[in-house]
Amino acid sequence: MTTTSTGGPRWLTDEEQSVWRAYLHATTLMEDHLDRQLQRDAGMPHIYYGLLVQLSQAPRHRKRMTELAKDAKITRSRLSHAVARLEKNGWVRREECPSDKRGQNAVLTDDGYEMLARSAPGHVDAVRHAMFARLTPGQVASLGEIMQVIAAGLQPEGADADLPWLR
Amino acid sequence: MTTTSTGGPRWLTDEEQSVWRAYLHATTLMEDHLDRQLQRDAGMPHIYYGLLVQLSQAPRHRKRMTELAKDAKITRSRLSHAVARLEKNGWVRREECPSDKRGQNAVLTDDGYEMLARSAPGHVDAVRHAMFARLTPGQVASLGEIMQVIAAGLQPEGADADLPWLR
DNA sequence: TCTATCTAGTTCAACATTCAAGAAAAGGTC
DNA sequence: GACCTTTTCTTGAATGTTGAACTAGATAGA
Repeated sequence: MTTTSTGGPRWLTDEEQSVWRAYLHATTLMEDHLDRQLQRDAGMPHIYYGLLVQLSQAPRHRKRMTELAKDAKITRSRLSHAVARLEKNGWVRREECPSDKRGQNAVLTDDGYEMLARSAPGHVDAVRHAMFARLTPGQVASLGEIMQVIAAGLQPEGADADLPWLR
Repeated sequence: MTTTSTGGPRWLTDEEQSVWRAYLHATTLMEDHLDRQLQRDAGMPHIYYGLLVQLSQAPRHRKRMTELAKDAKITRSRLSHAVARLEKNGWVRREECPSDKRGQNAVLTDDGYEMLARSAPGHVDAVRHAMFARLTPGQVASLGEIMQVIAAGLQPEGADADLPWLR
C-alpha cells in the first residue's frame, strides 16, 4: 500500500509509516525519560527546567514573559502558571518592566541558579546517554539537519516563505 | 558503547548542543501542531487518537488494557483515565476478559471506527505536510534509523537483548 | 483629546497526567 | 488448602495544561 498521487486521500508509504512510528515511539520515551530524571533530581518537569536554562542564558538572568514564552515554545498562559510555581520554589521572581508598565520580567534568583548548577551535569549525562552516545557522528549531523527542517516548517510565522516548493 | 563519566562533568559539544536544541524545538512544535490538529478535527488529543488507531489495528478491534498501555507507551493509570474519557465519548467500551477475571479489554466501537475513518485522512495529511514532504528520501531513511536506535536505548527492560551491538 | 484597537499578562474552569494507594484475581510454594 | 507474592486495573489527590475571558496599559488615527 503506497501513495496514490491522484484523487482520494494519500496515505503514507510503508517506509514512512515505519519511520513515523519510530519517531513517535522514540520522542515519547525520551520525553518521559527526561521528565522523570528531572523530577527526581531537580524537582520539576523538563519544560520548567528549560525555562530556568533560558533565563540563565539571558543577559542579567532575566527575560520578558512574552519573549520567554516564545523562546520556550509555550503559550503565555502556560508560562504564567509555570512562573507562579517556580516563584513558589524561590527559583524565579517577577519584576516589573520599567519601559512598559504592562510588562513583567522573569528573573532567575540565586537559588535558581544554584539549583541549575547542581542539576545540570546529571541532566547533560542523561541527554548524552540517551542520544549522543548511541549515534555516529554522521547520524548526529543528519539529525540536526532534519530537525532544523521540521522546526522551520512548523514555525508560526511565514515559515512557508522559506519553503516555496511546498506551495 | 556505554558512557561512564570520568572525572568532572562532561558537557555537550557545540554541535551536540545545537542538535539538541533543534530536536527539542522540532519535537515540541510537532506535538503541539498535531495535538491542535486533532483536537480541532477529531475532538481529542494526539495520544487518545493513537489509542484508537492501536485498537483499529488489533484483531477484533480489541486489546487488553496492559498491552494497549505498553504499545502506546503510557502508564496503566493514564490509560484507565483515557479509556474512561473515550468511553464517555462512545468511541471505546470496556469488556471483561474471559480468560482472566482481573482483565479488561478495550474495544473500539463502531462509532469510534467511523470517527477514525473520518479523521484519518486529515491527520495523515498533517503528518506528511509537517514531516515527509520536507525531507529527502535519504533523510527519511536516516531519521528512521536514528529513531530506532534512540527508542531501543530507552526501552524499559531487556530491550538491549535485541540489540547486542549496543552493549 | 477621544476613541478604537492592539498587546502583555493573568485568571478561571475544564481537562489531562502523575504518583501513591488500593481491591481483586492469579500464580507459586509449602 | 494456606500463605505469600505478583499482576491487573482503578481510584483520588496533587499538579500541570488549555482556551477563552478579562484587565490594564500602549498605540494609532480622527
